[in-house]
Amino acid sequence: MTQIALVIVDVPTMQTNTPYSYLIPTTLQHQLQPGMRITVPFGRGDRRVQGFVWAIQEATADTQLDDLKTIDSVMDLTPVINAELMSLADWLAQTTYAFTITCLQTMLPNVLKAKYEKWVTPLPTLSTEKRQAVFGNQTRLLWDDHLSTEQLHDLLQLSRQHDIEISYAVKNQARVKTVTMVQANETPEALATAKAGLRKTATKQASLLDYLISHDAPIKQRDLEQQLNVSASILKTAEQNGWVKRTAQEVYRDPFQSAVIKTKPLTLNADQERAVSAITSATNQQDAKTFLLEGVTGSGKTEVYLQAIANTLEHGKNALMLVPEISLTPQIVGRVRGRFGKQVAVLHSGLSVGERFDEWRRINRGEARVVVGARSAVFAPLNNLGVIIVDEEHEASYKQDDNPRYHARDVAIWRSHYHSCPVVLGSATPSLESRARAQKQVYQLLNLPHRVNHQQLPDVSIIDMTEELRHHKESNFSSELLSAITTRLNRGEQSLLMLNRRGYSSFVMCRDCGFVVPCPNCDISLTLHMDTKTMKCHYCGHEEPIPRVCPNCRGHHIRYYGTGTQKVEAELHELLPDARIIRMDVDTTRRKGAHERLLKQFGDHQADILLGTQMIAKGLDFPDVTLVGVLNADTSLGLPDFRASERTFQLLTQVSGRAGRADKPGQVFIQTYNPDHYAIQLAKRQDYEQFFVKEMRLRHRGNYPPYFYAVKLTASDLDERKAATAMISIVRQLKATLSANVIILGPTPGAVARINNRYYYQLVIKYKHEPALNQALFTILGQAQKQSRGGLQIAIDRNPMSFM
DNA sequence: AGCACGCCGACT
DNA sequence: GTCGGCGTGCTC
Repeated sequence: MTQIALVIVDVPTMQTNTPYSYLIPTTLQHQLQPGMRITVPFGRGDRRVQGFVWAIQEATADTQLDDLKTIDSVMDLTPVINAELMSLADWLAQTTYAFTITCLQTMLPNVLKAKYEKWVTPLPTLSTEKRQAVFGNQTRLLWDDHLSTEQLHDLLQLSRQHDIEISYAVKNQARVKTVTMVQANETPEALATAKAGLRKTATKQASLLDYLISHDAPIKQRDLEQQLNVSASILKTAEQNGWVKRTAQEVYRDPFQSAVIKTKPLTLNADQERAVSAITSATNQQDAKTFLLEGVTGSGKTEVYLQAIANTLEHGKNALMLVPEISLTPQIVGRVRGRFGKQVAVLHSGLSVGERFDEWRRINRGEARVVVGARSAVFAPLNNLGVIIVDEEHEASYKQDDNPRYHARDVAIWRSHYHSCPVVLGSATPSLESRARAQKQVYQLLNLPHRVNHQQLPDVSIIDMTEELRHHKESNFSSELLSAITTRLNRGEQSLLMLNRRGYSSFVMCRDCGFVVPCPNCDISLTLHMDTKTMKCHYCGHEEPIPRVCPNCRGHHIRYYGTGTQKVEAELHELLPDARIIRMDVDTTRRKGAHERLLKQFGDHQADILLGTQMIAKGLDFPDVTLVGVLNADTSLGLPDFRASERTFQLLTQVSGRAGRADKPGQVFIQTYNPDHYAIQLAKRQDYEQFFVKEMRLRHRGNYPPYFYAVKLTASDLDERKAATAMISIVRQLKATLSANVIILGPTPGAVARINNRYYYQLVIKYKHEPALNQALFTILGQAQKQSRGGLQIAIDRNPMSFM
């Protein structure tokens, strides 16, 4: 019986987005399983590419065996993709218009993605002189970017003359960390004899032999060296003498720096009780229900999650908990680990690639039963799931913004159906989509309307900055907010100040002619960075010095505009010289662990004020924070996007919840130029339900989600006309295929029309029911593939987070 | 993506 | 007459 493997190859194109058949060599007959990574020869040159075994079949009578190539090698001892993830990859590819191989790669830790190396080897026909010139004394040459144009030219010529061979190698990047273990390799008697034969001065060897005679269990070489105060060379000699055996033992890299304190379940209030029992009964009845847990800030959602997870574990099942990247603070992870200890694995971007790989392997081997992680953790290879939790389900970061453009919430729901287990979507301010589904009974709504311990909601005041501007000079701080901060300083309490930077940045403008320094590669102005004293582009990373003289009119009146955290910090220093301030933004948190360190400093009262961007709004819990100030509530309101109000409401509600969580009452000040806007007024009252009603009415009127579905198409090209014409012809094509009920917005130039010298055009398709759309989009993708030689790229984003 | 094939212009 | 440009089709 000849076996055939169906293989998904690592060639991300439309035409190769299908399994290829390969013969399985006899040496691999009993070893190969679906889900393993392999290398296969592919294409005319038989270059080696990585592939995933998709299925193994018996050859049938009409299989053209002669046309098949043979698998080259296996890269894994056990499958890295199980049956569930395979069908999930299929579904993802279908719903996000991505290639199956791209989906597989996003589901796995990065180290499992192949790296390719191109090697040049001489063939016998190559003359000795040329061989010396090209290779020197090397037997082969690595083909990389370091080759000069002349070398490249020579190599291509030699290749054409068949004097050299160019081959590809797949490099497995996955490295398992090991420690060296040492163990006695002979009987105590034999070792005693060896000891007797030593010279009198060989004290180190004698002490080693003494140890070996009395201990036969393996010990870490490092520990043994320390314990006996011997060097590695002594052990090496001992190994050569046959006294000891050294073996490499696999270990996990431990991403947890600190030990945790074991915690006990808290007593639930009636609302929490109801929520927990609804979830646990779904788990126990294997009901793939979606719950929407709507609870005001401080209502104890996390405790509900933890007890739902505890129930799952008691029933022998496993649990997955998703948290937005930004709130994956030690606080949250600590709470989960505090309850479930070593069974918890964590997956987030703060881990090194090695740590991430090891956490993933612990999960894949069934050694971790609870996974806490950010977006991509939704693919954690947990078996037998009993509950899936998506905390802060409204967070935009759950949507990936490159291929595959999936939403972790959708994947979580898919997996819940696969495992017949419930999903809990939790939020104080649910997305309109989810809340609307709860309204239609698609999801079951669970409400936590009360804060635990009967804490009051903070007292929120709205400060009209237009008024403020009339009376005072231009400042980021109203007199009310400033005096409130001063009061906290005097009382030894802490303040949280948030600068809403969405859609906002500081720039440099010439006062004489209005010139703003643009990025040479993108159609956007450069952002000022005072820490490096440079101008940077947020899109392509271009960096240049701050001009002294206006490049346009040679004038000297260059001024800074806009508000950045650095500028606010400087102003705050001036107004309150004694206040100790910690600034948290992308610049101060870029380095690994910086985020945690700053939060810890603030928690330890090393500062009075935490000043930051959105990242301070989520999931922080500092008992001595009694004041929250939002410096500019409107910047996110002004964005030309249908979700602008929703985002603003969510952000304000969330940040307000940070005030006064313990026994001390909290106060919140929201500075705005739109004091009457409903998003701001309702955030003041923390009235989500009213906001939902109001916003739904507006969405209905504007034919926006959740009343309509949306797909966003983006075309980009180095040539602006090509991007535009491609879009125009796509619109024509869509109008011809789709029903008259669809609404097509655009094409319009992208919000930033040019990024990295590529021009962007986009269009949004809004529809309610459009059976022909899916096929039409795949057709468009197929056509785009043909044009991609010219540099045209088409991106399809289903259910986009924004229309911008 | 990468490679071969094939059809056109500019060189020894 | 050939070398080499890149447009096109195909990869088990």
